[in-house]
Parts: sequence; C-alpha cells; structure tokens
Amino acid sequence: MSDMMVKISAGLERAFARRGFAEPSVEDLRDAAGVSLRTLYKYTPSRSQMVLAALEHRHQRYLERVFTDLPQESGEALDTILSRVGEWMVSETSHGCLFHAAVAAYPASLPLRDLLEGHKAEVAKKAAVACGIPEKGIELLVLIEGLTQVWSLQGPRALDAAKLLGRALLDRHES
Amino acid sequence: MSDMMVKISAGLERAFARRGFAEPSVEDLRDAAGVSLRTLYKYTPSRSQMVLAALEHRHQRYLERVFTDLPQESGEALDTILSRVGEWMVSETSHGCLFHAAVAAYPASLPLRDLLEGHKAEVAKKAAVACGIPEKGIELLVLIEGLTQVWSLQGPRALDAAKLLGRALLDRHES
DNA sequence: TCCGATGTAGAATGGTTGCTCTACTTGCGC
DNA sequence: GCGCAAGTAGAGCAACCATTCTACATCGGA
Repeated sequence: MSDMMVKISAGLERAFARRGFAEPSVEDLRDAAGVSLRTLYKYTPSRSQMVLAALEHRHQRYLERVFTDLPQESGEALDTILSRVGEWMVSETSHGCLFHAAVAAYPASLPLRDLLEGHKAEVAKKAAVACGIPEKGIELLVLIEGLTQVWSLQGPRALDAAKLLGRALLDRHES
Repeated sequence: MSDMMVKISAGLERAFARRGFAEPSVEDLRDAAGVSLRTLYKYTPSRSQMVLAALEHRHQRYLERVFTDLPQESGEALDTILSRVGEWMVSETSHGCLFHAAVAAYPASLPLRDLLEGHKAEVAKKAAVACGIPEKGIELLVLIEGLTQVWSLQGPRALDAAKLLGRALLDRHES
C-alpha cells in the first residue's frame, strides 16, 4: 500500500472516530486526510469507500496494539488483553467499537458487514489462542465486546468487571 | 403522552432501527411515522428530536420485554434475562444496541449521551436486583452488552457463551 | 529540456436535505 | 350550523452535499 493511501486512511479513521459517520462531510474528510479533494477521490472514489479505508486502517492498528507481546500464562494473557483494550479506549477516546458504529450507520452495506465479521473473527481467534483456550473464542469475544461498550459508560470499573468475569471463566475451565 | 406522540415515536424507532441513523431522510421518517410532515414537526421539531423520541420509545419497550416476570432464583433469573436479550435481538433484527449506534452516529450530542447513560444504568440496576447481586451490576452489564454485540455475529452461540460466563460469575460469588 | 505522472486549489453542478408555508379537510363541543 | 383545534397533502426554499472539472504546480527520468 502506498504512502499516500496510508496517510489518507489514517486521516479518515481519525475523522470518523472523532465525529461519527453521519456528521462529517467529504470536505471535512479532505481536511482530516490533509490532501486535495481530487487526490482523496483518486484513492477512495466515493464516500462509502472512505469509510472502508478508515476501518481497514483501524483493523491493523487494533490488532497490533492489543495482541503483540502477550505473556505466556493464560490468566496473565487475558488480563493483558483486557487492559490493552481499556488503554485503547482511552487513547482513542472512542465510544464503543467503530466497526459496529459503521454497520449501525449503514446497515444496508454488505462490504461493511463483511469487514466487521472479519475483524471480530480475527479478534476472537487471536484472543483464544493467546489464552490457550481455542474453543472459547466466543466467550472471550463477549468479554471484549462487553468491556468495549461498558468502558465508555463506567471507565476503568468496566475493566475490573471484565477481568473478574475472565478469571471466573478460566477457573471453571481448569477444574 | 398523547396517542399521536406514541404513534410517531414507534414509527421513528422502527425506521432508525431498520435503516440506521445516517440514511433515512426526514421524508422517509414521515412515511415511517405515518403522519404528515407538518404533524411530525409539531411533535418532534427537528431531526435530532426525532432521534430522541425514537430512543425513548425503545427504552420503554426494552425494559418491559426483558425485565418483567423474572424467576426468583438467581441463576434462573440471569439465564432468563440473557435469553430475553437474545429474543429481542431476533425480533428486532437489530445490529447491536440502538443507543450506542445513535451516540456513535452523533458523538457531539449531549442529550443523546445522557439518554444512553440513563438507559444502561437502569438495565444494570434491574439486572443486578433480579439476580440478587446488587453490587455486581457492572459485571452483568458487561455480559448483556457483550451478548448484544456478539449476537449479530454469532447468533445463538453468543447466548450460550454469555450464559456460561454468567454461571461462572454466580458460582464464584457464592463460594 | 521536455514529458508525463502526481499532486494542489477550488469553482461548478446537479441532486438532496431539513424545514417552512399555504391551502384544504375533518371531527367535535356549543 | 359555526368555530376552532388538529390533522393531511404537498409545493417551495435556501443550504448543503457528493462528485466532477478546470487550471495550475512540482518533479524525477529520458
């Protein structure tokens, strides 16, 4: 992927995360991307493709931030993953998951739905592998999604709650 | 609240749930509400107030559907709540939580944020009381939110996962 | 030096939007 | 029957939007 494409995607991601999908006009998006309107349309030929580009960029960043350099032991790995999700929520000042927000804004868009599914599937799989319980991906996804949603309401208390649930899950799994 | 207001709110809720917050124009909303444009603007004098009216209506319906006639015993109560959330997701064909979707679409709107917080606080409290663990409202909220988000990806498997996590939580609480 | 690719700035366009207004109808108490 | 409150239908409007187009700048390689 070209430098220009990365620059544009990053700018678009920032704009949609900050202002949502309904409000920003294409001119706002151009400002956020820091390029001319013509260049913006060259790389992302419609507003809906701007949304897709932003989400693809976020996907990469999210995986890198949450799932790199995890500890070996199951419990520690899960705690680290959940803590990283909390840190992500802080540094991105995001309200819930951007992928779900995009799908909710444009429920009719199939490529968007596909992107969401792919993203979540990869999150579930990576979490399950890291925690050594490859058959419990969905449980872990419920935890991560719950944490992501509740964080915006309760902040760090949501993290404590998710960790407690995580420990309960692992304990039960061992015995 | 007048009959007309209820009719309009119900129609608006249906429209936003089906088509998201970005797509439907005010004329679409008028069609969904089944009234004239003039009447629509009389009861909800701006598009943003149409969003608020829709969410208030949904709040009522959700509480009634999920939290009425629950069994006494803690485990059964939690299972019932989670099952009802699953049924809700089916019958509403909704993609995640409509409140989160609205806030994600218009992150700058304070009244919307307040509505979301009030809604979730009431859900957490009702769930905690029904399950007999009044200090574990946030854990239950994480569970419910996680289920709501993952249902749209995994369907009933999300319900099984949430129930498993719920049982693990209650077991740990008892011992 | 000239060319073509790639960028910028921003005007033009045509369709849509949120919202208001006028004109007409209906139901109901007196 | 009359008046009035509350509804419908839909035309009109200024603003805005996504998208395209024109005109110009930059620059690495033949």
